Amino acid sequence: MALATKYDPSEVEDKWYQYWTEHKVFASRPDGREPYTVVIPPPNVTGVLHMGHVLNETIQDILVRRARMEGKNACWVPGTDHASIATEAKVIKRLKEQGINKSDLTREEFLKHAWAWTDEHGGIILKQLRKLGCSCDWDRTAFTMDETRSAAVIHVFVDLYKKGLIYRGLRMVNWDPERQTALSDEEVIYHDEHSKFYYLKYEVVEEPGRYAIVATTRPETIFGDIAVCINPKEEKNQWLRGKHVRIPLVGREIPIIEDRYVEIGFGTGCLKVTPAHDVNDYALGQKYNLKTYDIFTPDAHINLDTVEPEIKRNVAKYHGMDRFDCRKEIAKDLQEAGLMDHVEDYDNKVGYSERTNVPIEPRLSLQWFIRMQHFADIALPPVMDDDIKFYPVKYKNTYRNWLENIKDWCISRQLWWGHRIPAYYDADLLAQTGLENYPDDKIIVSETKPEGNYVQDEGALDTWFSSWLWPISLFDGIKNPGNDEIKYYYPTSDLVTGPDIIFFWVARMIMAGLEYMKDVPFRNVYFTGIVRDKLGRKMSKSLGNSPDPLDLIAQYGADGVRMGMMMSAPAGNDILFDNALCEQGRNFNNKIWNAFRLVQSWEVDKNMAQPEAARKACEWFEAEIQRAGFELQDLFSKYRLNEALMVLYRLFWDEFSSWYLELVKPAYIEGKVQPIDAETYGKTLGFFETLLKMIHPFMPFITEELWQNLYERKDGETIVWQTLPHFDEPSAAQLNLLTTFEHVKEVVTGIRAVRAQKQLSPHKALKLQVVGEESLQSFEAVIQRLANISAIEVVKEKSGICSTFLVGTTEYAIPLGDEIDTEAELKKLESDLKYQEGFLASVLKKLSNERFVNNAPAAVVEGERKKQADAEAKIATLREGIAALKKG
RNA sequence: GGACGCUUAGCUCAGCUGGUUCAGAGCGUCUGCCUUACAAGCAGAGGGUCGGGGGUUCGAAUCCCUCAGCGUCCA
Repeated sequence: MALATKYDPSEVEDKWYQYWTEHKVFASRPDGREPYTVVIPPPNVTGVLHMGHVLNETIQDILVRRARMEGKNACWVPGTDHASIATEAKVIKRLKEQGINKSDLTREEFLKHAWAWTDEHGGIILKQLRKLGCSCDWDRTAFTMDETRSAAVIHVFVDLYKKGLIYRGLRMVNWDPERQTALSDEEVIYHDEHSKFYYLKYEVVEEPGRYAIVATTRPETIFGDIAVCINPKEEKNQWLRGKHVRIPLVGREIPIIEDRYVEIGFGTGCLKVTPAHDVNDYALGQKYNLKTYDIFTPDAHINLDTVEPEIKRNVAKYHGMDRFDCRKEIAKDLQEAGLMDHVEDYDNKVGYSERTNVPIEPRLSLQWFIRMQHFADIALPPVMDDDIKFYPVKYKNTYRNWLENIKDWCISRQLWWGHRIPAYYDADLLAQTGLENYPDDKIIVSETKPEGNYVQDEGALDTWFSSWLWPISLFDGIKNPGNDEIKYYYPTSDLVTGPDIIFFWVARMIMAGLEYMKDVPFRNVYFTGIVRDKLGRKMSKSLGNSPDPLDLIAQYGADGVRMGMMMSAPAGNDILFDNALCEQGRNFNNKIWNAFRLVQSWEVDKNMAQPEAARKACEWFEAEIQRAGFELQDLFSKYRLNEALMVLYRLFWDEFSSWYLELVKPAYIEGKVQPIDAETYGKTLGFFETLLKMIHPFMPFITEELWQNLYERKDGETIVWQTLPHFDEPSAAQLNLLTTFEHVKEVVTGIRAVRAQKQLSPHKALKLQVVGEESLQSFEAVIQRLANISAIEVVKEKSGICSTFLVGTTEYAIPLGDEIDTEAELKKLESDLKYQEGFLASVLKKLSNERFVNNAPAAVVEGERKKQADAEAKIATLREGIAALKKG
């Protein structure tokens, strides 16, 4: 068949993915083989494929395909995550577009809309993964809110509650005023911000006309002030001890309290205390038993219904104002009332909601928490002891640091989309006490709704509370412990994820694994870097610097994109993505394609004897594959996938295409391609097949296409199921052969360089003289074939005017007669000589140093002596050459 | 403020326990080639003294100290 000179992935990739799907080649069932399990970090149902996914999923696919080809029972389980906050936001937005407010709907009505949205969008990203070539067992596709996963979540909540590891409590939490829900500490992102320090004047009640100056970044919270705190050791504020001050504008009289917490020398030393709106103030409030005024609504507008009626009258104009509008207004009013001492610029950190990107409001609220100390205790040792290995290893530190400073995990969210908390309250009792005062011992926590008049807790669970069970719940190991699947697939092998979710997810999976399976959830964690653009900027929608992966795939093919992504992606390092990398991937595909075109064009002559050059080539390339295969095993064991890819790139391009194929390629004589002998042809197909198998995990599509065409294949056969041979370390004889061949290449390169310098056509056959002894005798055929040399002769002295070069200490000469440019040749030799003399001098300097000779290991000294001898030999040769040229 | 990491060719990165597999790779650059597998290609070439300074050592990109710059995580 005539094949196009350019490889077109679009014709190939969809065809083979469909074939794989039809034949269910990625399906896995427990059997007698060694399992290799990977669970996908479930992408959000709201998500569409972005470059981060491409990186992450490509790495997983490479690992999974490689394991499968090593004969393991590879199982990659796909799925998605319900992403409570993000999904709820999307659904609310869509409803709004339809003119519906969430508040107009019942919980049940809202959930119907949410499921509809999920059914519509939830599968998009999984379809896109197929485009990338991901070899997931699609029959296992799971969702964090499907039946099995939900049952596991509810079961675990009940179980932990019964173990006393889950409790309900009124705490200062991170409140997202946009979505109006609590968040965990991990969902808050801190940004540096240029803000202002406002210096407010609090008049001292006992000394009218004198003021305590209080510095704050949040003047809008003065309605909730309940005290001003000074450090008892701070001299300048001694005069305030035991006195009272009046909150400016507000008028409430509040006491001066004293606590060492206030940092001496920072600001004015007077700290306003607003226990309902600041974590540290809350602690002070607890310590001194202070009253709290919660002056914000859930959406962070000023609410003065909670303060004293007479105070409210004073400041009624602020009621209902947005927190930031109020800040401006208060600042202005203070200024006008002469109660603002001054304002300074100030840089501080402000917490933002990870999901909605609005500033977090610390808020006192009743939530459910997990006692984390227990989990930290069980989850630390396996990582420290390397039962779980992190790549790169530096994340062990990060992990330890977090676990050693663990705080309780707020798991309840004021959302509807998610797993509803299985806590039930007696309706009558609840009506009497209200939620906050409802007695804990009357709460029923149960997997099923209790009989009678009970109402269920309104909250939903943090999405990560379901994700942390993922490696277990995917195999139904929570509700159905000890089943065949969980016994076979757990613990999983490798987890591939970003370091940004090391706490959110990785650490918590380890906790859940140890709690429920008494074993770690995975053996290795590969942390990817962040995909940035080539200028090092994070890819973001607002910058518009993130290419759409599907466009890239259309342009370069999935194989090309995968390779582009993997070219520069050492574990944990950020990757600076550039389309040029995909282009390189595409070019590599094209190279493989054309090598195939060459090989399949050959005609075999069964009676033809194998030429010597081809015989040598086969012997050498076999060793070359062995070396690369062995190296690959080592690199995979260290998760150095980009280096593994580079090994393959060079193996195929440089060694196989540029050297091997050029060597065995039949000659072209008088307008006709000559046939190839059967021996060489068979070997070449075998090499090609091995190379395809080695490359397959990185570039699944083209390798399948060519593997299918290399030999006759039956329907249902696939490269996916082929096993890679295990490569032993190359033998001494092979290493020796490889080294020798490198010398051969140097000779060939030397001859080609002479051609290039002298502008000699590659078609013009040249003679080669070896001066002195020939150490590459058995490779003469190879050299002749590759460098178009008509004859090689070993001579005592080279004849006449030659162009010469050195390989090792052997001099090679190409007699050129009058074609030589003596001047240029002299110049080259003289510069070589200068270099060698300098080198020799440095070696001699070392050797004349007694301390070196006495202290360095014998082998090193011996090495230096060898260098000396070699350099001297080369210098002698060069000098002769120069003399000969000058004479001629 | 605390912890960790990074700084090697124009770019992206390898260089483990200090000594020719120690200065490497890929890309890019330059020169010549449309040589019937491939111009998405072939052949050849140039390019860094390893962030600055100091120290240990016979010997340092590699170990130690220090300064500078960058980055990440935590407060």
